[in-house]
Amino acid sequence: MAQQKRTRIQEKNRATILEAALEVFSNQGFRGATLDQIATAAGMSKPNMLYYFRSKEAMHIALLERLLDTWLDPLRTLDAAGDPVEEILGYVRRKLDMARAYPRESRLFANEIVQGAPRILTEIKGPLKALVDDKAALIAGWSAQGRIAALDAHHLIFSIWATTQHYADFDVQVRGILAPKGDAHFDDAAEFLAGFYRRALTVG
Amino acid sequence: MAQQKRTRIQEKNRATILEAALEVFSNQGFRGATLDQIATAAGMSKPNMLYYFRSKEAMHIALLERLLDTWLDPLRTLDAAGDPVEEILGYVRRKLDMARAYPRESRLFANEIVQGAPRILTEIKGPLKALVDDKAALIAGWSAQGRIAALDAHHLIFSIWATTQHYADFDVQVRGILAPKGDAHFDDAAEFLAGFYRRALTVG
Amino acid sequence: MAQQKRTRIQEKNRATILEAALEVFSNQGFRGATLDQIATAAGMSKPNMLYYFRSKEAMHIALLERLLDTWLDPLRTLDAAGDPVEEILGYVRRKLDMARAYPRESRLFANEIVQGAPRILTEIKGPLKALVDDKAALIAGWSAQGRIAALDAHHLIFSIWATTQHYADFDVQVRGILAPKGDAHFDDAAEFLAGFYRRALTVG
Amino acid sequence: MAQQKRTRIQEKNRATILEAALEVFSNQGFRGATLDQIATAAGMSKPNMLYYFRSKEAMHIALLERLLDTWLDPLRTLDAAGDPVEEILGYVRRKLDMARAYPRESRLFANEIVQGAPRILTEIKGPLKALVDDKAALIAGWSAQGRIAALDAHHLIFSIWATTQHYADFDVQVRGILAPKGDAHFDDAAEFLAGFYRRALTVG
DNA sequence: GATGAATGAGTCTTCATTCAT
DNA sequence: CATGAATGAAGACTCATTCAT
Repeated sequence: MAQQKRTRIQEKNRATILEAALEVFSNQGFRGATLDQIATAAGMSKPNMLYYFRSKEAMHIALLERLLDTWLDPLRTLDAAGDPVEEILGYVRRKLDMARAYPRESRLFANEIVQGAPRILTEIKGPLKALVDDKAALIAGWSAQGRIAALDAHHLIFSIWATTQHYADFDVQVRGILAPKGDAHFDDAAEFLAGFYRRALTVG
Repeated sequence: MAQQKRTRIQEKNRATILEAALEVFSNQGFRGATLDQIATAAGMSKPNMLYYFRSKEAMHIALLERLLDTWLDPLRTLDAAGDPVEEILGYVRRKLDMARAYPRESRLFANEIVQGAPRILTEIKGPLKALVDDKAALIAGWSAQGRIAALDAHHLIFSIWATTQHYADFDVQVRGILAPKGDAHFDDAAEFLAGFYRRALTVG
Repeated sequence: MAQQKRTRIQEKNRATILEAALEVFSNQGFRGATLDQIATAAGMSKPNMLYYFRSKEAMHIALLERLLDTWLDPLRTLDAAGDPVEEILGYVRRKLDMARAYPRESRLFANEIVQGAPRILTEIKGPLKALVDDKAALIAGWSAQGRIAALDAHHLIFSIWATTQHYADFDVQVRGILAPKGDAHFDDAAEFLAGFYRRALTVG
Repeated sequence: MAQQKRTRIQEKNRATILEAALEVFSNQGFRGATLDQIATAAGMSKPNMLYYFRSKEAMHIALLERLLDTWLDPLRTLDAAGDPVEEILGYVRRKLDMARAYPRESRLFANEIVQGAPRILTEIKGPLKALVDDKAALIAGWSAQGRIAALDAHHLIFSIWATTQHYADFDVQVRGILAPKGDAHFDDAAEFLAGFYRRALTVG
């Protein structure tokens, strides 16, 4: 992976393009997005954009690579030394915060997975699975020790992903139903999830 | 909107087309799908297909309309007269069964919502919201009566949608992480969700 | 090689396109030719043209396949039972006649070979080599029997190809040098080559 | 055309570029070649390359001009004072030697002529024709004097060009047919052509 | 009802060339 | 001299839709 040296202009332009691409890809999906839209959003000519990324797909891949790196950070910080319930609740909160702060990234990811993950299946089956298996083992240990309720650790993680990312991925639906409330629903969601997971995890 | 009478052959062909369109749209998204793919999947010529549906969008809309009708059935059956916890657990189960039986429908819906629901926002803000508000009121009542834990009914419903549809929408990710298990993960999920929601709902 | 059945219109349009493509490819080479030029020459819209041939390359390949089939006919008719010198002179004449009648085909072929034959190297190393080896063996036999001069049969065949196709491939040069003569130079060439090969072949 | 004085570094860079351009043009043709390929081959940036040659076409023209100058040298040395047959055989050999030593130049020329010689038609009709006419007159004189066989001198020259350049221009075809022989075929060709032309020229 | 044929409007990508430093 | 950055113009190919039968 010999990374070429890049000038400051290059770094800036690449960042501008990725920002624009994220905006468009996350809303339209890969096929729905056009280079014209991205170029306009980036304030750049199409050929110049392709000077920085050789193809539409190259942009998409760059986005996904950058994403996976940071997307899993909340899970990585799950600490074996902490209190089990608080650790998991903390993970839920961090994950929800990310959904709130980076909804476009979440939708980019969702778009990709829903359509079969053609570009990141390898990453999923490799590093992602490894990390999940690792943390699931930790949670399963807590469960076996009776420090949290008896449950399937993998499916617990899935549930956390599902319930938190839902607020980013299905945003329009959530807003449509909760209207005319504003962004406050994220705080309500945080409160709901906190109580919800606390009860579900705590040993009766 | 004068609904034309349709012959049996017409009904059959429309059904064949919608089946093919569902297959393609759910995998590729609206923009990613091509009429060629759908026509091939339907074993029909493109112009003939367009004789039954005037445009690509008409197919999509037909699919979404049909979908919303049935997609909410599990929620409708939530019974005010039943036992609150069992009613909600039953809803979770029925929703998961639907995700298992109709993953393409779920993904079609997910694709549409993730991309801003351009074609069904009206439905969401109208009939869907009405039904959800209605059932949320029922659940909120149970909660206020202390028959289930204190929680936000709307967000409870969101969580049920999220955790169950996740197994359809994020199927490849779930399989990638749980590999090499087969379809058994749906049973595991059912068990997990049952215990999970029971604990989360039951009043301490 | 399941050949699809084609309607009369298809056959006609395919022929029209190939005729136009031959004209353009033989003059500009593969890379130099544009679909616009070919479409214009064929009196057809570009997309409609691509309805008949999926790509620019498909046209080129179709031309080359058709070409190789007929291009070697003159060599095939070399008859073991005939008089050696007359047989070879007959071959020279037929080859020159082809260069005169089908200069575009000759140039198409020349363009391809000069640029490394990326699309027909397989054909050259296979069927073409087989035929040449076969006929070279026949000629070598005549040579060994003293019925024609002692010479290398393969190189004799090369010389015949070179001297005859030269009048098609290097046409502009030939005309530029012989100007202001008209097409008469083909007759002069025929006479020259006849005498030339007769002397070169006849056993002193 | 005021010829600018050039520094040593300029001369060297121009030479490097032309060498790279020759490599690329001779393999891909003018349209098929890209400045990127040439710049890469020359180990130089594209704009810097264009500093030395204002355009792609300028490189091509420079190559062709340089080429024509040397390409005809073998013909120029045809000596009226020598023995006719030996003079012509010597010319054949020198021409074949050039095809062997400079195949890229030969293919560059072939590419240009096959495609109608748009850039050097003038040269062909001018200096080239003049030289050929001159030498053809010499050969015609020998022929008229009975010192070589009766033949058309212009077409004799064409035949020599054709048979010798064939080994450069149609190299892949020759190798494909003679495989798996190596470069030895050039020696075989030399021997064949020597015997061939000697018999064809010698007066019975 | 059904289909072969046709096309206008894109859509990604390439490329020779110019600009700015 | 040298190069990173930028682009207008073109080019191959796609696709939803329409036409004609």
